[in-house]
Amino acid sequence: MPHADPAGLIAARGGRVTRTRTAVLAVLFDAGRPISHDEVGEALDARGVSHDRVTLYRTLDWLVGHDLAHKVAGPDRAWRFNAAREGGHQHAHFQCEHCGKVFCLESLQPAIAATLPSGFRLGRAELTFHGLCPACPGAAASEARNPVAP
Amino acid sequence: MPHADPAGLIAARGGRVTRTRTAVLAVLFDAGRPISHDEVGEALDARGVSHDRVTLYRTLDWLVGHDLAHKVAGPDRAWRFNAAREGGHQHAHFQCEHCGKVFCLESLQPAIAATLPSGFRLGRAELTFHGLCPACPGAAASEARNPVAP
DNA sequence: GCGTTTAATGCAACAGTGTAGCGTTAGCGG
DNA sequence: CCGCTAACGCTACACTGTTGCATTAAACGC
Repeated sequence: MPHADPAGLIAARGGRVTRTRTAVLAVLFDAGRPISHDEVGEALDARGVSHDRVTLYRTLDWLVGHDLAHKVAGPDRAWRFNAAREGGHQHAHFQCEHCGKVFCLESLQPAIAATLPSGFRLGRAELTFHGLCPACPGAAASEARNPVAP
Repeated sequence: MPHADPAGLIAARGGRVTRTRTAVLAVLFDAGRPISHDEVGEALDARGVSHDRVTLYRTLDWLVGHDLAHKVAGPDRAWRFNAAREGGHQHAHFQCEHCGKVFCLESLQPAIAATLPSGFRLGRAELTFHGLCPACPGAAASEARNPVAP
């Protein structure tokens, strides 16, 4: 089975199985990476599913609130959403500085041997890499400025 | 010497030394942590420095463009700015989920033994922790949900 | 299948963050 | 002091995300 069925997951959370919800969740599953509200809208258009901007926000929030999706801050001031995976959200992200897309790096299990200063209580760690994705041009100019970090 | 002098740094970059620029840079130095555009504005008010909203954006962008400040995405969809330190930006951040403040964890030198998939070209890595800062109440509820990440 | 309940939708209007255009001001060099 | 132009500050705008409310339709009982 490629992906869990959206309708079943939604029903299992006690929510009504609506056209928008199932379509949005299916879009998130298919995307496989965090996508913006706008990209979800385009994908819905492509599938011929009508959608209101506000309803889309509410649908995405509902999915997040019911642990079916995650919400991550993007490079521009827009949220990105991706389908939740069982076993938490333990992977790093890669943000392309050229096209703005965000990729999940599932394979990456960085050894973060970090000890927080006293007083800070850790909820969750987020590791994000910035650079250029395989699909984007070399753009030596923007690359030369920051040789490499840690 | 507590902090480098803003006017000198600005002049060294070939920029005009104006009231707003020096004041903004001084504010960033004093803050010691990434602060929002709005917080900068309040600090300017407190110092009796008049400021226009747009000018503030442009000033901050100028500072970022001339390596005098860094720009990091905040939990809400607003940028945070902090004064640049020599030797790059090699530290992690901590975002409080309660008060929204962002702290720099200078002492933290996480061992990120990460190997990116082929095709991805790394520019810079960003490690952010989310949780509760020392100043915020325990709020056991919001803490219990996510035991700990990586 | 039909009606009832109410969650979910869709519309309109709004709030906050960030940007573009442009005339005016003031920093710097002569 | 004068001129040039970077920087300012004002207006207007674009985009992301939110709130309120009337309408629609999913689930449930009959």
